[in-house]
Amino acid sequence: MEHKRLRGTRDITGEDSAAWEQIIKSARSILSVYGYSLIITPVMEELSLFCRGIGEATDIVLKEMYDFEDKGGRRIVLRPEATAAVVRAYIENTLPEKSDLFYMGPMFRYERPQKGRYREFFQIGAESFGDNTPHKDAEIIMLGRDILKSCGVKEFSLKLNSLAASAGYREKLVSFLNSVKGSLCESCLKKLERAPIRVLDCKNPECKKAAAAAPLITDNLTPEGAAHFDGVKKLLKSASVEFMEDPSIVRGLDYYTGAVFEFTTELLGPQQNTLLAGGRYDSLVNSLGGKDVPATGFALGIDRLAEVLKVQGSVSAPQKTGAFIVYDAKYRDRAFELLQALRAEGIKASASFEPKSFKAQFREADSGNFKFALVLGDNEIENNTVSIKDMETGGQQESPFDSAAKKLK
RNA sequence: GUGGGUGUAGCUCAGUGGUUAGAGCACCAGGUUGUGGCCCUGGGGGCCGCGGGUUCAAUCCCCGUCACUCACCCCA
Repeated sequence: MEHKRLRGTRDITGEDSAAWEQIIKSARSILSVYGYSLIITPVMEELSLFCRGIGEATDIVLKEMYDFEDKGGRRIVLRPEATAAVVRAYIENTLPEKSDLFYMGPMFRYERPQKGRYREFFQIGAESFGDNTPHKDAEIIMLGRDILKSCGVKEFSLKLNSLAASAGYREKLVSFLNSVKGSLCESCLKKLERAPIRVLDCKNPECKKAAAAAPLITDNLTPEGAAHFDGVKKLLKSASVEFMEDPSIVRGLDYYTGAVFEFTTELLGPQQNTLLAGGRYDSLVNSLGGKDVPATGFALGIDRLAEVLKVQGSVSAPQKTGAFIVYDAKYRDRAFELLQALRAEGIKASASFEPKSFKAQFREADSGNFKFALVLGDNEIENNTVSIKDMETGGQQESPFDSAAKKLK
């Protein structure tokens, strides 16, 4: 094969594209019910936006960026996530301080691809600016839950944590981790230097054991952070949203400052199980040069969600709709005319222009999921009619040519 | 970036150091001179991933490379 798709990218076809359509359609409808409006930002941004936005010490910035220099010598990056970009757009366009936005589109991370993880992957996300009440956090979480539900995900759970650590927490944690240094894995020792909190979500059993007695961030929240977190939990409880507190939810990006959450599923195996995740980031707008505006949001991975729907077998089968015209080759122009009449009525209609046997044309009508086959042969032309065959029941009746399109409407 | 597995038809996969490399599904045609799905018959399709080596002879053995895949790391 002469040309192949790039590593870690995919072509979405067939059953996949059906799942995607289902997801995008459901998500948009829920987002609109919640009053969020679409924002589209460029796929490319300045490299420095993400270095500052996501955090210099994160893996994304350290080793996963798709960056390059353009012909003008600018340092460019294909966005690895959208939050920093949406914040940039929010500032640059001086959007209303209170803005509820959503986006969808491709993100890029230079990683080794594996199940449920790609170099180009698609996210749908929501970001809410200018509201620091626990109600907004609860809303964002419920929005995420409703999207997963309406897409048809049957089993998922919600994990919650807060990263509103008080001033002394980092030192406290570091000194504890130093005391158990001997039983930490190599990568945790590195994390100890640059992002000690991420030691808490290491999956290595030894590290887990060692970190089990670590001071919990939820015991060391700022007073405001603790009150806010309690508020979120209360709201979720009274809305009957089930969740589990999980102190190991620390997120891979540095900008989170408050309640964080992950919706996970077991359906894709123990890895790559996060479907939708996000949290509060109250200082990002300011640190990217905007006003001191609080914000919270989430992103969901369409690729993974589509995979879940396929595993569950809940990708709905294509519905039979529209009409396929089956005709004797002599009457191709007449068939062409009929096509236009159908389309003018808004009816999905198609035909094969290459001369083919009736049998082959009917097969095409069948595999193309058309509800009706409209037959134009000698008899119909002689009587100025068209035969309408219902492809599901097999029943067939004749109708005057001119009113056929209206009849199917 | 590290480690394992796999590369044969559009897809899923058999197979053998030695003639024209197979199956199922899909596709196309015929069985039905104007009717799909089921059935029957036939047909088209393959640099056996790429490069090198061993050999009289390699799809098969060896080395390299690329790709896919699974896992680690990390994440959606």
